[in-house]
Amino acid sequence: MSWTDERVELLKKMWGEGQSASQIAKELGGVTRNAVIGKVHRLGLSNRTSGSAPAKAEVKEKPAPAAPKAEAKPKPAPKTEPARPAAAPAAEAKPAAPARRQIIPAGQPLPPQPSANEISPEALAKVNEVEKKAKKLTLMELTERTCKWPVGDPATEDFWFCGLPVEQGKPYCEAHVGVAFQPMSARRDRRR
DNA sequence: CCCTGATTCGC
DNA sequence: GCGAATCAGG
Repeated sequence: MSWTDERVELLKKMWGEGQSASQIAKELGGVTRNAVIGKVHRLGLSNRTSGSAPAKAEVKEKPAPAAPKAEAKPKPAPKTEPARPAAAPAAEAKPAAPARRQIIPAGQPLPPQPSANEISPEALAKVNEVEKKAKKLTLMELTERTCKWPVGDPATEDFWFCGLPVEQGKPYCEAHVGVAFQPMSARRDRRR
C-alpha cells in the first residue's frame, strides 16, 4: 500500500480527530501503526495537542547568527493546515474543543470504600449498563483480551460472556472488574 | 500485559 | 519517502 492522496487525507482527518495511530492504521489497512506515525511525522503534523506541551521546547536554532544573509526563510510559520481544499462543500462543523471522553457522569467523591463488603450499587448499575452492550460471546470466542464475565444461566440458551475489552491485565472489562474483585470480608463468618 | 507516540536508520 | 525496530512513557 502506498500513501495515496486519499489515504493521506484520511490519515490527516483521523489524526486530527485524535484517533490513535493504531486505529488509523487499522482503518487504512495495509499499514502498521508505525507506518502511520512515521507518515504523521513526515507530514509534520505530529503534536496534536497545543496546550499540553509543557517544557519540551524542541527548537532547532540553526540559523547561524553569523551568517549575514543566507537564503530567505519565509516559512517559519506552523505548517499545520496549509490551505483548505475548496472541495469541502460546507465548513467543518468541528468544534475546536476536543471532545473528551467523559464517561463518568458527575463528580463522584468515590468513597474510600471502608468496610464495603457489598458491591457498590454504582458498580452494579454499571454492570447492568454494560451488559446491554456486551458482545455476547460464546466460550470459544473468548480471547486473551475479551471480558470473560459470564452472563445468564449456563443451562439456558440465554448465556454468554461479556466479551468487551478487558481491563489490561485482568480477565474482565472495567465494569466487571468492579464487581469481580470484592473486598472479600463478610460471607466468611455467616451466622449459623 | 497492552497501548501510546517518538526516533532511528537501512532500504 | 518509507516503515520495522526500538525507545520511552502510561
